[in-house]
Amino acid sequence: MTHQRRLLIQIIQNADGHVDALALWERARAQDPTLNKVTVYRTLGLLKKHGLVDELDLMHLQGEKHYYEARTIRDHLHLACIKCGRIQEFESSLFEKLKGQIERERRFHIKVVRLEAGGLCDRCQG
Amino acid sequence: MTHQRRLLIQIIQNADGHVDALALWERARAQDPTLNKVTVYRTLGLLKKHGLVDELDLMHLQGEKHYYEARTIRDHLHLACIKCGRIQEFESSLFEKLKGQIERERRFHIKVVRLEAGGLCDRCQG
DNA sequence: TTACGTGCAAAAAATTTGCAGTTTC
DNA sequence: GAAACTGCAAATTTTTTGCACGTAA
Repeated sequence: MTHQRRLLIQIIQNADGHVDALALWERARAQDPTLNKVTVYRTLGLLKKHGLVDELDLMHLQGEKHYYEARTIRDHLHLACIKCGRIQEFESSLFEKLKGQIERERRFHIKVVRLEAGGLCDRCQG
Repeated sequence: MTHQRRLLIQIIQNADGHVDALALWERARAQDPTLNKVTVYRTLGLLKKHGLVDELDLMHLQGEKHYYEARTIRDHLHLACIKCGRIQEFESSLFEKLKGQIERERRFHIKVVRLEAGGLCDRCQG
């Protein structure tokens, strides 16, 4: 556990929204200007592998980058408005049931699940 | 509607699995060697925008590329085995219910949904 | 014919790799 | 002290852009 990792993890945990790799790098550099971009990618890879962060596309509303968030206890899904760009999160017991159904009917052991929807949010309709 | 587009659309429609942009290009070039990679990307962008194809990550099991599939009448979700790489598809009325719940409770008008899970398939457990 | 699509070349964006040196435990 | 981690530079992979020419309707 190096101080670089500690810093990156702390930033992801405390981030309110979703950060992409370069945004994470920017924020980390504010506190440790020597921290390298490569370290960001390597750390993200590690955290992903250990299930501590989840990776999202958020419908690629701006470019092909990925977004990251600290994993929460309960899975949630993401709604990306293609008009205003707002990202909403949504928790649902139906989602939990659906996961259960997959595990049972396919005998598939889920490690990561990612549900993203793109469309128009309530503010952007009509 | 150019013959390049017609060809690309036909390949995606008839593809059994999921193709990435370069695989699509390879297959297209077999029939039209002058067809350019850029045209593939541009056509995919168009088809995506019009909701004719869906874009997937499939857990980025091999690299950061995207995979594409022709949109079907009923949405389905994707299960990617992180051990053997097998991709399974799964349809569920719970999935449909969940989408309904999102549209109702958030007044979110869904245009695209993408549900991907990573984990261990039945063959790869134990 | 005219707006739209394509190819080509080049660039941009996102991510990975090799290696030598430096930390962590 | 050994194993693991980092920075640096350079490479790879994936996708986008500018522009002149060509083609479908």
